[in-house]
Amino acid sequence: MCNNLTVPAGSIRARVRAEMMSEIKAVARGHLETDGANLSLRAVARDMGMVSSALYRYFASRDELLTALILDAYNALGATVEAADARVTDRGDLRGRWLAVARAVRGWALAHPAEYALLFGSPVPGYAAPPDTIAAAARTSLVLVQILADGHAGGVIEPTTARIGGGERPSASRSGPPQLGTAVRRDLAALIANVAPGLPEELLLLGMTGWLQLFGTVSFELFGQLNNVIEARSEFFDVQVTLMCDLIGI
Amino acid sequence: MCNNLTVPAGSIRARVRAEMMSEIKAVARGHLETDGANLSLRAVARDMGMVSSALYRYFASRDELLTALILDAYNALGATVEAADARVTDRGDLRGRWLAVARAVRGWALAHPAEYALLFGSPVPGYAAPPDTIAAAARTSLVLVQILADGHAGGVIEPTTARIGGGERPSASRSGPPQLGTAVRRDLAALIANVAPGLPEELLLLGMTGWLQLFGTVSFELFGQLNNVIEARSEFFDVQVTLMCDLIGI
DNA sequence: TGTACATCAGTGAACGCGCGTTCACTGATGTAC
DNA sequence: TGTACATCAGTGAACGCGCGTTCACTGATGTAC
Repeated sequence: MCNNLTVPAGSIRARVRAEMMSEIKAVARGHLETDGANLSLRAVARDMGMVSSALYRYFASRDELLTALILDAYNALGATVEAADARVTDRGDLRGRWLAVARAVRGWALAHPAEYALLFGSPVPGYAAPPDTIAAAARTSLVLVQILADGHAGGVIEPTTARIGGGERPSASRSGPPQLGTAVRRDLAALIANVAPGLPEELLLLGMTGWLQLFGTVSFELFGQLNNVIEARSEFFDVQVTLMCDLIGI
Repeated sequence: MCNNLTVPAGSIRARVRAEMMSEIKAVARGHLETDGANLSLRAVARDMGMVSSALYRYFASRDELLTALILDAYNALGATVEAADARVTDRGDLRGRWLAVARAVRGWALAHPAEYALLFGSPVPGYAAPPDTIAAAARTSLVLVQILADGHAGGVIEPTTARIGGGERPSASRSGPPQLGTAVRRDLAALIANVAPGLPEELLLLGMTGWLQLFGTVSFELFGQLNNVIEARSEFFDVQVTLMCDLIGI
């Protein structure tokens, strides 16, 4: 870590230093768009009119710069999503909030495709994200969970096992509500305890379905899986998200 | 294209040539696991005990080799999925078939993570997949659609707009069933015509939800988004897929 | 307030390595008469 | 069946370029007395 050598916090040098790091990251973000995760330190240095070794004053290695970019990206997405949710004044309008959040995710992804790919695309070979990123990565998911938690607290949504796996239709392998194994129940219990105490297991599972579908849709659009399949991307996205709200029951 | 110079088909030379191309691709697949999409022709050549320029007898460029790998991967996944579906003897067991297909997708992805990332991960910078890959890419989706089409033909599933967007719960922004825009309806109509004539629009949309959730789940697992969230991956996957079957109504 | 000193930012050269692609070439293998 | 010829597979050198990282260094900026 080169972030703070022995520069006194708040000093002029510290401010200049912070601005430099921001500029380096901004230039690096630009290169992400063209080069993907094969970020070249030398190219960044060239664009800044510096010699490549000068970057080592600010980042100890290429991986450290990558980590900073990932952290920033998670936080940028998280902040965008949080703001979109907060902008819905009727807090009881769960569907409106879910839709706003989903659109915010897609909007940010379309505006920053390379950063989205860095977060949600193929892992960078030989790179392992440090644990620092966990909290930042969770921000978006937390907003989604909070919508469900608010609905549950307000008594608006109450998924019953009857609603899921109900037996109105014949199906050979159907045998009542899904049986949850103990291992996955432990995972869910830990999540609930950390994130939304009191949230019913079934509701969390349903929310995760929406979470998986949301990012699955955005990733498929950005990564080209919708080519030659769906052209009306915005409309399709809204339809899918709305449909998911129906399925969740909000 | 170097695939067929003027070598007579069926000749010994042609057979040796085909085996060589297979071996090159096999070695390249091995390198994908470590290097990701930054596939190095020279490294492949080294592993084969050849000089790098010799590879140009078989593939005109690095991109052409990548394309061959992508095509093979789509077909391998497609064949795996088709076989898994075919193995379900009770063709009316839609849920069993969907589950088998979903598990086949996940199983193949876990067994070939780098190839999965090549297909469904971040786009390779500067590489555009040629139209040859479209048909191969569609194989897996076709199997999923066929399950729904079979269910529809048998009268087992009939999604009504009443089931989706039903008004049993109060929600401020709910206003009846989702209104489909004309653009997305054109996309859906084209898909239905090409793939499953007679399939209701709503059912296709619901199937696509399952398709997006399925690949969203597999991608999140493989790309590390489930780290520190869900440890019981297999159980969680089955629960999610089963839940989706409930939501689709199979 | 002025001076001596420590700390910083940035330079330039170098190390050691990688890559895709082209090109003239040598033998070996197959084909046609 | 044997020979002349065309076609192939693979070689080795080269072109021109890229990369991350280290290291001794020069000035400039800030700090402490």
